[in-house]
Amino acid sequence: MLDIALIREKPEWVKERLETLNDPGAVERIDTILELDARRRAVLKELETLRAERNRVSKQIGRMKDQAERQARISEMRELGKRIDGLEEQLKSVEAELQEQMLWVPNLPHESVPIGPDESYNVVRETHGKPKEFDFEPRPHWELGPALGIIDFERGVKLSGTRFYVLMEDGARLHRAMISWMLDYHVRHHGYTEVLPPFMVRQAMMFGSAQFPKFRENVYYDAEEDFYFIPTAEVPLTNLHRDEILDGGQLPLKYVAYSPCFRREKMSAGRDVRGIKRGHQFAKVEMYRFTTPETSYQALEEMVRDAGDICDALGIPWRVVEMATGDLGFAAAKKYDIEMWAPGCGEWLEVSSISNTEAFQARRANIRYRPEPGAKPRFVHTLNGSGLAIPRPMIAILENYQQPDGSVVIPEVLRPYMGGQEVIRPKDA
RNA sequence: GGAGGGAUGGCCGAGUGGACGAUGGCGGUGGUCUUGAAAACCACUGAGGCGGUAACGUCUCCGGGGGUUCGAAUCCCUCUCCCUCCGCCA
Repeated sequence: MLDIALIREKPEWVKERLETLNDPGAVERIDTILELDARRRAVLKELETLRAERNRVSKQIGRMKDQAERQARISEMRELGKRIDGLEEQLKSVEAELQEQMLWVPNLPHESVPIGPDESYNVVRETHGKPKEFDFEPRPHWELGPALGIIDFERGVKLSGTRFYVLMEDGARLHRAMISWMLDYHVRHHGYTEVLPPFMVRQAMMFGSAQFPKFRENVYYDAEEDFYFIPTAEVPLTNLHRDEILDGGQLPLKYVAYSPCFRREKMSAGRDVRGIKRGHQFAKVEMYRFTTPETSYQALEEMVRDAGDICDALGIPWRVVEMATGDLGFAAAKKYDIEMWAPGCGEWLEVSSISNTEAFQARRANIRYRPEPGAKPRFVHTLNGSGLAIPRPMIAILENYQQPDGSVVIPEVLRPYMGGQEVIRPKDA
């Protein structure tokens, strides 16, 4: 959520910033919000005057001896109470409307974000490593996987339908190894604290991390228990410190969590249906930080480096893409994607998305900190980034490390997590 | 699933209709004393909205929501969560 005071004080500037986003309708909301805010304050002022009056007289009534006088005051206050009730009702409806509007306004882009209406304005900021030369035609993972007996698409579909697959044997082991290794890596080398959060959460958490109301269509929901299945560990991690006032000395807080992610993928129906690139369920290791406003952009750069270290350690070429205003998404003030090269399918795969939401989520989830003992609480800044999602780097591993005979060499860093195994070979070889 | 008991400020805990935004203790901050520290003593110490340059004023908040009342931490309804016991279960 944006700061209502900012909208009030610099509405034209806010609109200009919103104009650069790919969110038609956001600008119009600002005028609606200004109007609701003015109404809210007018009603509130009147209401408070009347409440002050009632409080004052009610205290007197308690002390009154004269019965006639007392009764007169009581009936006066009964009338006043009716007016207060009316105003309270008005206030409630205005506030609800205002809140609803505020929840639909996306975050403002940071001044450093490249301006452009869509992803074609994204900027490749840096590229690491060189695509490997193959003296044979590299095959895509959807051929390698089944040939190795480690990905079973048919049975995945049999069990759960399109966008599901089953990992078997070394595929399942590799998947598990990647999760463990990434978690360990971030804990040991980058100072994160490991967390295993709930995978189902209450609705308020979805608002807190700004998935709702905009992306409601994209999550699975258990109506009977009123649980929402997390589309990313970002949701529980954001809300970990909901309604808390943190001690400034504790910051930054750095968490890393593995979780499965559940997504209905309504927005991308028909896209990327081949292979394991986009499924309704996938595993991800997520990095998350709570920082002071002064240090959040430095933290963002560190997180890009944290995710990049994983790519480097796996020995796969990667690049950093800086998102343009039109491709920022709803909550980010600034966002980088990290992409790995996959020679088999011949594309750069988005394996990580790293955002600084500034106080956008903190305001929604009410996460504050006290800079100094006794000082007024301020909202923290929150940052999230994949470190990494599992299936796509797995694609990159299979396609980059494939051998002419169809076997796949396991990256060195993962071998200790696979009992020292060095190669995944076809079943019959 | 059944039966009972709870939820009050950073923490503990008092408060059953009116001077209570809340006694007291702990913790924290500042001070007195001291060469310094400890102890002792004194003072301060929740969050937020609105108005105001500010001092300050005012309102709201005692788990959430609703109700009764001139007036609710206190009474009623409801929801959520926690604890104890029983049953069931990976």
